[in-house]
Order: sequence, then structure tokens, then C-alpha cells
Amino acid sequence: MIAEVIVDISTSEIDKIFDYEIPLSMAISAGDRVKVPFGRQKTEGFVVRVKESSDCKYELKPILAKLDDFTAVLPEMISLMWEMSEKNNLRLVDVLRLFIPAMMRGGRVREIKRHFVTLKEGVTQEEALSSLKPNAINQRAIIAEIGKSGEWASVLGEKFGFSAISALAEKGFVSIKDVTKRRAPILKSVPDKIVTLSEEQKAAVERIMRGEKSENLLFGVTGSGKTEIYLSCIGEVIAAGKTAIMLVPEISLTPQMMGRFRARFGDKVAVLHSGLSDGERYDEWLRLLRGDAVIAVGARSAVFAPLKNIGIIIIDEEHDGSYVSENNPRYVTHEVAAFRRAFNGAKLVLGSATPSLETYKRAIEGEIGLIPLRNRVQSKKMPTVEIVDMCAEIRSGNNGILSARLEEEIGRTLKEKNQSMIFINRRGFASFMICKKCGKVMKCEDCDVSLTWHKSDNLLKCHYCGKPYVVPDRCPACGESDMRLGRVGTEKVQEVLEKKFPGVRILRMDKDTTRRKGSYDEILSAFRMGEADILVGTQMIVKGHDFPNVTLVGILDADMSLYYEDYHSAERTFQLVTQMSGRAGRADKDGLVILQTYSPRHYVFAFSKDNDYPSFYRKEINVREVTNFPPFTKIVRVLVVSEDEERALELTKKILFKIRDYQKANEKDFVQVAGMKSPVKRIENKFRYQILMRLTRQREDATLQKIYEIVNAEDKKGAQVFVEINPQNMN
DNA sequence: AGCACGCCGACT
DNA sequence: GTCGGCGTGCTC
Repeated sequence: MIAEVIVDISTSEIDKIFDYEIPLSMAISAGDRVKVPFGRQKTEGFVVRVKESSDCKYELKPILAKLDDFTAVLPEMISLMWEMSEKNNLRLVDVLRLFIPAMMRGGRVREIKRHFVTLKEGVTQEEALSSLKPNAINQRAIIAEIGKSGEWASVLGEKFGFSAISALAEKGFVSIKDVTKRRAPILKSVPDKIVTLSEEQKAAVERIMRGEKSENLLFGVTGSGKTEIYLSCIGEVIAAGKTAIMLVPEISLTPQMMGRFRARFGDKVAVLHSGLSDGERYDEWLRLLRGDAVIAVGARSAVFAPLKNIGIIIIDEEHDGSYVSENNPRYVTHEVAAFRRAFNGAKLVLGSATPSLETYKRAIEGEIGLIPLRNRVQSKKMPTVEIVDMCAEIRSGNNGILSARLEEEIGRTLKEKNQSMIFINRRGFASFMICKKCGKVMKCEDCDVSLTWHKSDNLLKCHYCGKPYVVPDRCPACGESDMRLGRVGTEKVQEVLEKKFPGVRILRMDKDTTRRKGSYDEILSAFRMGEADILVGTQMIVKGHDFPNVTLVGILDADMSLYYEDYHSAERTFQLVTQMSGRAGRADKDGLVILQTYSPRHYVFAFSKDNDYPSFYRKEINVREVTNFPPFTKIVRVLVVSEDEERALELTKKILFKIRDYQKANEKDFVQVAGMKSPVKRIENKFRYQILMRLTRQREDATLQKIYEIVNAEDKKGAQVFVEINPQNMN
């Protein structure tokens, strides 16, 4: 028999099928990982098909070995590989690598054996103690310690020394068993609330499970009880002997949801997310593959969970940007989920209070079902949103960070012993350094982006490559000594608050304070426990969870993301304001949101003030249609990266001309084609040029394939070329 | 990605 | 004369 193998080397020239002879003694099927001779080396590879004969003109080499004692890639995933590689122009091997834990590649899997020490069968504690010499203190202590139940060798060794254990084993008093340890990530399980579903929730579960549409948008504000609905649906699915995938934006942000799952489903749940160590990830993955766990909960990569017979896939907070993978291989979680839903005949649920325009459009046009949740459980009120015009604030002589209103309300909240959250919108902006005289902005030498000032170590740092720079005391361009810091950061806000409200307890949450693993949870739980009065933070605090004592939310620079040069900005801002508002007044307390902006009359704020997503949608979708932006078009970006600027430019031009030629013959398939330098010219010393296109949607698939064809035909020596669909950020 | 083959400069 | 620089080509 012959095996079609994809070799585990990621290069475009090698990314194709190689045929190998399967030795008669070897049982190989599609999806197995194998060791094969390749050229003069040996490599790992994936078997994607087994067939009778080969039309290869070479003499075939034999497969050397089967690598695992299980089939690593399910048949479904092999189909998915073909689909993803075709649609997104990805290498087959890069897609396959998404499907298995990194640890399996390169033979790095080591099962961790732990040694469990027990009294040897037939030996009693008394017997052992009486035969041991009185001065063998450690050995006697061990015998006493293990008693009937036994203990881990590592624990005993720690206390009494490892030599004592081996001495006892040698004398035949104890036996040591090797146990394969599961590196299960520690999960706090919160007590499972036995909640009776509201009528609305019951109806939602009914429509998801037995409604006419197999894909539904579950559209409900924060606090409308979506998690309960998810738990119910998954409960039904696993009771029917099927499996489930639950996706959340970033798992470390939702330990609460994890806790609920653990409480409800116990060991049937496996988690998959970036916070796991390689070993933990491997173990959880294997539990899913073996069927020991039937529910995969995790961030976007969990959509590839090795589950058979999937009954439901849920994407919570479906609008979240983290569902689009930005680096290679690029994929959109929704598309993968849709494929797996269809393959398994499963249900797909997209949950959000602020769906992406694309999803909501599909829902109101009837392509997928729309399940609105109108009530917040326990009838919690939505907070009042107040908009403060910061221009007026400046006119009246206040050019500080805080408006008079916000300051007043922070004071009131402090007095009433409630908590406040201050959110700083820094998307795309930072505290850069600018010369007051000539206007020179300090930039990174390698990446050509503005440097950000870090107060703690008084350094300027590049947020792309991390390179630190000494703060100059004179402008390097004109020698002026008056250098000024633009934009505020979390530290500045903390400083101002501490000055205005002496003695106030403030927790700060941003990239700097959450660098350490686990610090994220620590800060949030400290805040929940009331260890601080105010939580100041960036985007990270948006996705928190219940803070029952928070009654005030302040949003500084709400419009910062509005002027981000990106067609998403209004949508992003709406989502942000809505989510941030959801943080205020969740328990029995009324909430107030104060939103500071320089453009108070922008429609985003008018609609988010009233929490009116449908109206926002109608306005925004209109804008998109008129301006020819997604979802009415598809944005395609061809990015050319090279250390040699000439090379990048030349290659970009070549590709651009070919695309232009095609465009001339197919004018109606394109809205626009433009070649330019990338907004960030250099990252890590590589030059970046790009071609931006907008495709009309009638023939987008064909046009896209043509673009792939043009790019793939090009000789790409000394440069890399990426084709990106609807890129989330345009660096 | 690796690894060999191959065709030019500087060296004990 | 040789050692070794890394350009180019190939891998079932």
C-alpha cells in the first residue's frame, strides 16, 4: 500500500504530497503521523491518504515508523485542511500544525511519570517498623506517613530524602508504581448554581436545539443569561452522546465561565488556551481525542479540538477580534466553526450583545436565525450613560484628564463606599514623546513607529520589537530641550486621581501590571474583594465580569478609536462603550457611565447611550454600503516584507502590475486597487509594502483565487508575501 | 528546512 | 596546490 504524506517542513516548494511505501508489517491509515526518509534526512510527516498504487516515477521509499499509538488527525480535519488551504492560500502543513499540540512535533512528547509509593502488598506497617533499625529515622517516618493510602515519591523525598525511599524499596517494604500524570490545568470550580431558566431562556434553548436554523445569533445584553443557555444546550448535547466546543475570546479573561463549566460537567471538560504549558495542552488535547473529555472550552484554537460527533459549537462574544488569527496561518474562527458544524450536522451558536455587522446582517436577512434576549435576568436595569463634551471642558478652563462631572461622581462614589472603573482608550495611541519646537516624534530605529514612554523605568520603548531607548533630554533633530509627552496612560491617570483624592486605593491594569502569569486574575479578584476603590485600566478591563459594587464607569477619550484609520472604528467604539457600560451597576445598585469625548455628537455615542444596537446597525450598515466597505466588499491586502527595501518595492510593483492587468479585464470585480508603503514602514528591520484592494462580492472567490495565483507564481526569493482578507489591523 | 554539489578566493 | 566561502538545487 501507498501513503500520501505531507512532510512537516514549512516551505512552499515542499508543501505538496509525497508518496511512500507502507511496509507490510505496518498498519497505517490517514491521519497518522509517521517518520519518513526525505532526501538525505529523516523527517516527520502526516499521512493524508492511503491508496493502492502510485503514479510517481521515482522508486518509493518506505515509511520508517508510525509516530503515535493513535491517529492524530481525524478524517474531518483532513477535509478541513484542504478547505482552509484553498480558501486562504495556506500551506497544508501549516494548517495541519494547527490541529495538533506543538509538543507532539519533533518527538518532544514525554509523559510525566510520577512515582507513587505504597506499602508492599502483604507487608503491614507494624511489620515494617519492627524490622527497621531504630536509627533509620527517615525510613520509619516514611512508613508511618504512607500508612494505608500511600504518597507521591516527590512529596516524601522532599520531606525525608530520596535515599530513604530507595532503601525501603530495596528492602522490599514498599513498592513504587509509575503513574502517568495528567498535567491538568488547575481549575477553580465555582459552586454550580442550579438556576431555573426563565421562559425566555427556555425558548432560546428550544430554538437553538430544535429550531429551523442550525446556526443562530444569540443576541442579548450583558447579564441576559447567555451562559445559562450555553450550559443547557451543551448539557442536552452530551446527554445525547455527542460532544461540544465552547469558544471564548481569551480564556484567561473568563475563569468564571470556566469555573461554571467545571462545576456543571466536571472532568468531561478540557480546556485549550494560550495560557497552558505545552505539556498541559497536550494532555488536554489527548483527553479530547480519546473521548475522556467531551467538551472543549477555549480560545480560538479550541475550534480545532479533536472531537468526533460534535453536537454544538458555541462562539461567545462572537464580535471579538481575537477570533481572527492575524499571524500565519491566518484563519477566521467562524469559518472553521461553520465547516465543522456542517460536517457534523451540529448546531452553531454565535453569542453577543454587540454582534459584528456581518453576523447581524446575516441574521436579519434570515441567513441564520436571530434569537434576541430582551430581559436582563433579575430585571437589572441598564446604567445611565452621560456624555461629556471635552471641548467644552477645555473652553471652560479645564484642560486636565478628568472632566468636572467625572471628578464629582468619583468623589460621590468614594463617599458612598462604592467602586469605580476608569477605562482609558488607548487603541492605536500611546504616550509618545514629541518636541514642542520642531514637532519631531521619537520613533523606533527599526520599526518606524512612535515610541511609548514608560514611567516605571523612565525609558522609551517600541511596542513592536520591545527595544528600549533612553529618554533624550534634547530633541535629536533641533536641540530644543522642551520635549513633551503626548497622550495619557494609566500611570498618569492614577497619579492624577491620587492627587485629587488623597488616600484613595487604586488598582492599575495594563500590559505592564499583568505581564506575570496569573497577575490578571489577582488584580481582578482583589478589586472584586473590595481591596481598592478605583480600577484604572486599558482594553483589558473591558472584558471583566461581575463587580457587584461598581456603580461608576468612566471612559476617557472615548473617541480615540473613532479616528483610528480603519473602517471598523465606529463598530469597535460601539462595542467598547457597550461592554464598558455593562460593567456598571450590575447588582442591586444603579449604574452611571460617564463618557468623555471630543466628538459628543457622533452617532456612535447617541446610539450607545441608549444601548440601541439595531439603530446603530442601520446607520452603520448604511455607511458601509455607501462607502463600499465590508460586509459589502471584501478587503484584500497583499503584504510584501523584505529586509531589502528595493526588493520589497520591486516585488510589490510586479504583483501590482499583474493585478492591474487582471483588473482591467474584470473591472466590475474591483472597487479599488492601490499600492503603497504599509502604514508602518518597517517592523523588526524589515521593509513592508502593500497592495490594498476592495473586491465586490459577486465573484470574490474567483478573484481571490486569481490573486493567489498571481502571488504564488512570483519568485519570492529574499521576501515574504502575505495575502490577507479583511485584515483587522493594518500595520 | 537541511544537506550536498559546485565553482571561485586566500592560505599553511 | 588545498581549504572553505555560500549560491543553487533537490527531496516520493
